[in-house]
Amino acid sequence: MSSTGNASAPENVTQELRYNPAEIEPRWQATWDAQPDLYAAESPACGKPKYYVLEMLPYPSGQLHMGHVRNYAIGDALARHQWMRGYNVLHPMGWDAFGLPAENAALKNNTPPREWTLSNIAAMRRQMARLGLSYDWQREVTTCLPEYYRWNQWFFLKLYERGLAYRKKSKVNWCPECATVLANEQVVDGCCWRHEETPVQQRDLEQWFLRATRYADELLRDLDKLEGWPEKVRTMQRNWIGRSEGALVDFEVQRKEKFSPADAPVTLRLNERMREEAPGKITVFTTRIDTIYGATSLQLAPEHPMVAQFCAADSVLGREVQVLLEQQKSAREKDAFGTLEKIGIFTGHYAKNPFNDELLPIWVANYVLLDYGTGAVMSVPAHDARDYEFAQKYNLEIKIVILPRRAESAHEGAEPLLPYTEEDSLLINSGPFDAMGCEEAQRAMTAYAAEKGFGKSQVTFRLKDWGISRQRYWGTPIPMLYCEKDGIVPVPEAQLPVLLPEKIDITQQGGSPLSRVPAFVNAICPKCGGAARRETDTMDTFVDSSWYFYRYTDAKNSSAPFDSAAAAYWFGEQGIDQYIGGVEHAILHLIYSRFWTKMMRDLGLIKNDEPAHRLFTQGMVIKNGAKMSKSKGNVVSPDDMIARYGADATRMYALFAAPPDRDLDWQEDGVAGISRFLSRVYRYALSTMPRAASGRGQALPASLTPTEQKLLRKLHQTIRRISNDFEGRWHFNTCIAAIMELVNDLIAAEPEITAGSVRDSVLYAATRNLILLLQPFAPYLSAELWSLLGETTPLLRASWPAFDAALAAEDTIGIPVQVNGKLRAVITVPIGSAEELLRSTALAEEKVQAAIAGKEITKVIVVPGKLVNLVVR
RNA sequence: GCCCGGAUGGCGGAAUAGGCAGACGCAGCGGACUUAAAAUCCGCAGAUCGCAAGGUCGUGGGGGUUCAAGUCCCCCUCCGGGCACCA
Repeated sequence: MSSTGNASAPENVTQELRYNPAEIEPRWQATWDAQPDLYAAESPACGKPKYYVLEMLPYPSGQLHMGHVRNYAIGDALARHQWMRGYNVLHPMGWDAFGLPAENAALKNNTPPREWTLSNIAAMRRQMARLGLSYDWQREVTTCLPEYYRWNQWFFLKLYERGLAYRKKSKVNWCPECATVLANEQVVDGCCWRHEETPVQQRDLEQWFLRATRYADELLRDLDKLEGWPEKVRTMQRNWIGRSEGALVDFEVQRKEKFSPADAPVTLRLNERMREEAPGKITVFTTRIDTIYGATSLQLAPEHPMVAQFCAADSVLGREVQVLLEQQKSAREKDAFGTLEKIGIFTGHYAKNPFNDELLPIWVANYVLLDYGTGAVMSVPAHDARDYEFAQKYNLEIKIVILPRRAESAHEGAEPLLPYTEEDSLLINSGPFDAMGCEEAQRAMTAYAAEKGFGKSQVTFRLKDWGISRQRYWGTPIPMLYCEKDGIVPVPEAQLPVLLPEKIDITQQGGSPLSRVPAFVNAICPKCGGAARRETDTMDTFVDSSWYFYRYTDAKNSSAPFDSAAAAYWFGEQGIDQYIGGVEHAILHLIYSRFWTKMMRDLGLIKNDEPAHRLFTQGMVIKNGAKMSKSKGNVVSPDDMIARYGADATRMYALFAAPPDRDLDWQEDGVAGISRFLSRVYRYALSTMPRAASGRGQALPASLTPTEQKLLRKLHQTIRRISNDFEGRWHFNTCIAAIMELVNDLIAAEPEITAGSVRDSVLYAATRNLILLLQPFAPYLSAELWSLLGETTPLLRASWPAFDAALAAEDTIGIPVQVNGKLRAVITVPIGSAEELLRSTALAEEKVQAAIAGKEITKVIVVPGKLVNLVVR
């Protein structure tokens, strides 16, 4: 120490010796914030292969939660890795900024929705920056701004032109809490998806629909192409689309006087007037036309038009049907529809089975759905579980028309246990179709029906058209006008956007808030120049999120939603390279996005058939075994974690605590553990830094000391593990564990390093590669160490470490030796030892000898490189 | 009811192609440093019997295949999720 007292301190005395993320992280964040191009995607001309990694855009609630942190930590690790692998990476972020919470906040705090939303966005953008996420903010998309939502309107006009958007009155799901309509997809267990306690009501309203069913077949078929999607999501979508092949068959309704009342199982109530009319026909949809000879009644949905016709002439029936409808309605609202007891009412009418001219009683049944198939079914009690239950209750005839194939039937010729529904069966009692197999009969009977003109084959879907009208303020105005003279008139493209008025009172309840803004409602008809009324409903916010990821490719375009060439570059043939988000969007967002992509392809905007080639659904973040929620009081705030442990430790823990596809239990002690690990890295790196830095530019020694060899071997084994995981299964938890092992080995070797048995060039290789491996998971600490190492290349542009198989190779291996399958010894042999050497070494082992003493060796299994097992008796 | 997941130490989890179960971390215990504590470092750590050497048992339960099973096959239990009268 200098005796002069005021001599200058050594250069690095201000260098903190303790890992202090609270100092390191904000310093680097400031550096990064000052470089707007840092994470910018390059132009297609850069010549690098492209990689589009996308995380689902959040709703700007104002607060990131741990689920977001996990989602973005996964995406960020991937993006950083791909950058280092030499890809031109597109990694954007945006805001799903329309929606009800902004309106509720406006009511509560008297803040305009736009202001509230934009300030939330600013807050969340700050949180994301603090986490060190590598987003290209120049491409930010905010869906509530006219620059974005005008293109929703533009798409709507294109859809309308093509007949893909239409208006109809329909029974809709109404959430009294939201005071708006919900799509089928937004009804969960009979309740609103946002208000899990609020039962959805049924209302009749005029609504705008998008013809998603036009793409039903393709949406289903292309699921097979999505091999990079979780099978679970594909299955959920398949079920949701619900394609089934079957046939339509017409049954003629007969005049009542053809039968004597005595034939009818229930008292006929038909009045005289009905006798004069020819009531027409009822078309049923069935997937089991092969069982049609077993039909013993027809069942109609209570809302079926024919039922109304019957009721018009029969007030008793009318009242009974009304009761049925009421029951159904209340059951549906309580989500008890599926468990409702089957109730039927005989209408007094009959219909003729066109295959055998049998007369079947027509019933109204509460288990028949109007909006699936034709709203009418033929009832085959013997071969359908529901029909069987119904027939038992009402004592209807049960006719068996299929039997198990003899060869496979345990009870030959015996009657099958009813209801018997197996398709691998043979027909009986079915006229000319007897002895056919079910599938053969289905083909033959459908062909016969078509030939005779009373039926045809038919494919039916469960998927419905997408109702997008919402009676809310904070959404995209639907660009339509209603004119007394010209009816429904689209807003001309040149007049877009239809701007959402800014100053509006949304405190009143009921109806669309926009309908109370005269300046908005009153418009001029573009056709006749007369007065017109504007549509006051806004679009479902799922419209916004159906195509936002295309906007990222050309986010500032003011003359089109995006440039086709830009989209073609980033989407390529197969779409987004990796999409990451929560499984809760498996149906809603992901099916709408697929529909929108196909629609845009048909508009000629894009070439790809699917939005995303690979999809990853991360697990939930839970705490104490339950999903984090305010009501449970188990919410962990990312801000708190960052304040206490830093962003690196917080994100790294989110990746370490569980494989990313599984649920993750948040334990704060675990974050502390990660923080301790980062401290160890920091301390190790600092203590060896001067020597590591001086090793730059030196070739590795031609011959390595044992310690050097050991360290380089571990290093390259780690590189291999982590590289493989990024390519494959994304088990970042084991990647991080591997880095911990490497660091443990490096620290354990410190005495030897200090003693000089590790040369600077080797230290340099170890430190440099350690930083590179750490970078996707802990960008702040990596940046700090990278700069301390004296590197000048931006870390993100440095190459991912190259794996060297020769350095990673072990020269000896421990081989377990078992006796009768039980481990008795582990022998150390040169790698690649032949079978004979393994056998003799194993037998020579003392412990093995003891275990086999006095016994006869009956078999010796030697698996080179794996184990030796001696079977003794 | 149907369709997917899942079940491994006190806890989170590892074991990628049937071959040493419990990597890595958390919590715990013992020790070092300290006047003391925190921090840090070193060590122990599935259960059980044993002073020890060592033995026995052990991946939700039961059966099976195999020299060898957390891993494959059959049956069952429990937990989570999705769908649910879709004709």
